[in-house]
Amino acid sequence: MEEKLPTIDSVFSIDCLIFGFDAGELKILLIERNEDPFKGWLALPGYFVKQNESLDDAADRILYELTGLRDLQMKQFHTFGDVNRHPQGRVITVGYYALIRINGQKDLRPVSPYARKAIWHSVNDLPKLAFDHSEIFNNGFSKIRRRLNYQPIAFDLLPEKFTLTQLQGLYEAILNKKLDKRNFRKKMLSYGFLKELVEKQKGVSYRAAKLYKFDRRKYSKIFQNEMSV
Amino acid sequence: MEEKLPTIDSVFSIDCLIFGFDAGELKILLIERNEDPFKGWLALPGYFVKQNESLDDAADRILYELTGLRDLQMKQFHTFGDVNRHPQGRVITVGYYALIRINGQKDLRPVSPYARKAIWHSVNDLPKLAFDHSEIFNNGFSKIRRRLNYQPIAFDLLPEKFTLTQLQGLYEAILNKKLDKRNFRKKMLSYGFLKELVEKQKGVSYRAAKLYKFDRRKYSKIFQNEMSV
DNA sequence: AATATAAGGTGTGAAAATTACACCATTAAA
DNA sequence: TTTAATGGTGTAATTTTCACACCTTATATT
Repeated sequence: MEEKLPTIDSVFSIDCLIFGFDAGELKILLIERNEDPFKGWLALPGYFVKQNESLDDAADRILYELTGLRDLQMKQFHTFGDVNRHPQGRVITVGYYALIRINGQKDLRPVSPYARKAIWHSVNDLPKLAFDHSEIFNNGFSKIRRRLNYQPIAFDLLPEKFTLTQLQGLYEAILNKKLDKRNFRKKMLSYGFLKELVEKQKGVSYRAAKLYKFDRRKYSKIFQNEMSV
Repeated sequence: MEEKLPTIDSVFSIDCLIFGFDAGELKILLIERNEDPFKGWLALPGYFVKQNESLDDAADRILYELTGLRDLQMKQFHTFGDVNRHPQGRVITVGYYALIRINGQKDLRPVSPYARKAIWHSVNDLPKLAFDHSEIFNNGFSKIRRRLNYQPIAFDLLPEKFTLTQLQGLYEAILNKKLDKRNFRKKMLSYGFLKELVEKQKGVSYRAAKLYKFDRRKYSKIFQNEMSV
């Protein structure tokens, strides 16, 4: 455990909290580290920011290099700066998050050698992560949970066309509690930003449900009005 | 304008957004810079983080050195990392905020020579600030405005004992809109965390108002319950 | 003493939002 | 045809929000 590691001067890094939703479960994107420190451990995708790139650009690049995912429109949620949070020296890290559709992003292929592989892991039985990444996860997850109440972030996790039951299952997974079906539907539809499609669910062995789309244009109108009050 | 300044390697800094409330106006704490770049400009109190101090510790130290204020319990709100935000090199800055009582903190005395003086300035007619500090201000102010709706941050700005009219004036100053007196009082009192005092306002030339205290213990109870749902 | 000034303090009814709650309908598979 | 699984729907009670106006009290002024 007391190996000699090179020390580094003060630098900053990015760590990414990428949420996905699959089979009724909320998942988080992790990498298996391929270099010391914490070689072999699971960690959030994260790495150092380069001298001449903005934080936002760095977040995109780093996530791509470690997982193969691109263009996610991540947002910052907190910056972690304890003196000893990194064993090699002073590293301040900025936490970024995004919520995405897992399907269609199936091929997780680290481009850089720093990650051996990238995997989706349920948020419910996370092992201890490298560095202070468990703490970073908890901090980000609780912020997203709160944000769910006033921003339509859930739709980013679902396929473009989804049923109300899927949407409800997602809310329940994030909030970790049961919701009432009738009240949930009434409320969601009352917002007016869901577009009901003619199309129905296929391939299920029970009555097929209506499909809906999130209508970003309608949402913007509603949201803008709210903002200007 | 094209003076030669020393360049610096990548470092991080803290900038502080300190709000106060006085004479019915919301104010922000600014310093007049005493060194290049932006010598003579108004700026948020901010400086570089040392190698061996946490971000939170750095925020406390820096604010003290530049303004003489201490022990404010600031909280982080955003990190700014554009490549060219600082003319001397790559500087990532973490924004911290606090809301405080102006009275009793009257003596603003910069300890470090980097600030010529520190002043309270109304948030309403801010001049252009040094660096990207205007942007940092806007970002932080809008977050605090939103936070006002679900956290009792306003009480930190008032004297320990205050009247409901003062409290309402503060909400109106932060939200920048008029509120209905009866509804405001009803709602505030319904929360149950205001303690009505026997004492009344003094030295006013009209009917003296009842004084209230914010009861942090009662608030914690209520807040904890909400959290655990 | 009377009056003016300035803010303190209070209640009600309408509308909207939230909550609790149970059963029949539809589809595909067995 | 039966079973299993989910889809889909309404109402009444409660709580919250919102709009709205007048009398009271303390001091300063004449």
